Amino acid sequence: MPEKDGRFEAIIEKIRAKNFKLTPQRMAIARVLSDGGRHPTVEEIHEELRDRFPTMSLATVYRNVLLMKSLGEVMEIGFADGSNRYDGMRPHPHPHAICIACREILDPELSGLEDMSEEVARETGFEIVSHRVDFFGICPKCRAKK
Amino acid sequence: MPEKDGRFEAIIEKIRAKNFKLTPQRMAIARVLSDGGRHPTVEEIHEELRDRFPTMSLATVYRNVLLMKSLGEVMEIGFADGSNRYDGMRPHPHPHAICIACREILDPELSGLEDMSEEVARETGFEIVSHRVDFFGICPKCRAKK
DNA sequence: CTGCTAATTGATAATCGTTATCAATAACGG
DNA sequence: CCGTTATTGATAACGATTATCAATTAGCAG
Repeated sequence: MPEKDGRFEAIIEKIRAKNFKLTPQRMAIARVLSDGGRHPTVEEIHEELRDRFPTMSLATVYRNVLLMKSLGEVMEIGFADGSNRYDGMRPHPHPHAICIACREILDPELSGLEDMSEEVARETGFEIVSHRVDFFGICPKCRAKK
Repeated sequence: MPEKDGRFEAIIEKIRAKNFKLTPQRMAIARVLSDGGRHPTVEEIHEELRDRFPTMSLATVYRNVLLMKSLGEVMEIGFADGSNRYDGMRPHPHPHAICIACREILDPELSGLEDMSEEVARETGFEIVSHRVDFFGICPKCRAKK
């Protein structure tokens, strides 16, 4: 169960601090979400936990993802086609590289986003509070398949 | 009816070139979408044309937006909450500044996106084909209201 | 201008992801 | 161990979008 840094512990601690209860389902969902590098859908989380929680409802996954999102411990990566994905490893906005073939999502380290944000603020007069930066393309694996 | 450059004409020409028929509804939708600076929803387009086409179905708006999107003449700006918006003025990816209070969308001119795209390609090995860059914040008007 | 044919329209049902509802269950403090 | 209250599971409701289908109409040939 490879969670990096203490993301799982951080999520659990936040839940405890806000006096929400620690159910086995909730903890299992937190563990999947804190599992590094993944960006699972709600369906995938549900599927992944089916073995251990055969009766767990899809609604429970939705509810807990929403809870952790509202606690600021999970970030939603929403798409217009409804294929929303979730990230409990890095709950703050960061750029993505998304393969349009296999839907894999990487988190590249990118410089210059701060500058760009300031440039937008200067030009528009907006007070920027967040951003969403996605680059779409073909990953090396899918390019090899062509 | 302030359409800039020849966006309306370009959309109509593309439709004609692909042997789709030019119905009054289709042309009216193209005109709204080519109206500069706006980023209307399907509902807003439907509402806006209610006076001139009282019987026009919402399905017709959806169908024609989809058609123009597939012809590459209209760009979709999709959000996870389902509030999708459309832009017939600039059918190619470009950054947005989005007010989280009034939902206004501006199109700032931004430098450095090319470089950033190359940086992603270098770091991930992806072949980047498109992007989506949104900055969320509070516009000057809404900040004044606080 | 007239009539033909296939695309388009309008009305509405179906779909899909997500949220709400509610009775049954379980966490947690006493 | 008990009681209170949040949480769960099952399912209905919801909203945006898409599919369906009969009626209409654009575009074209004569």
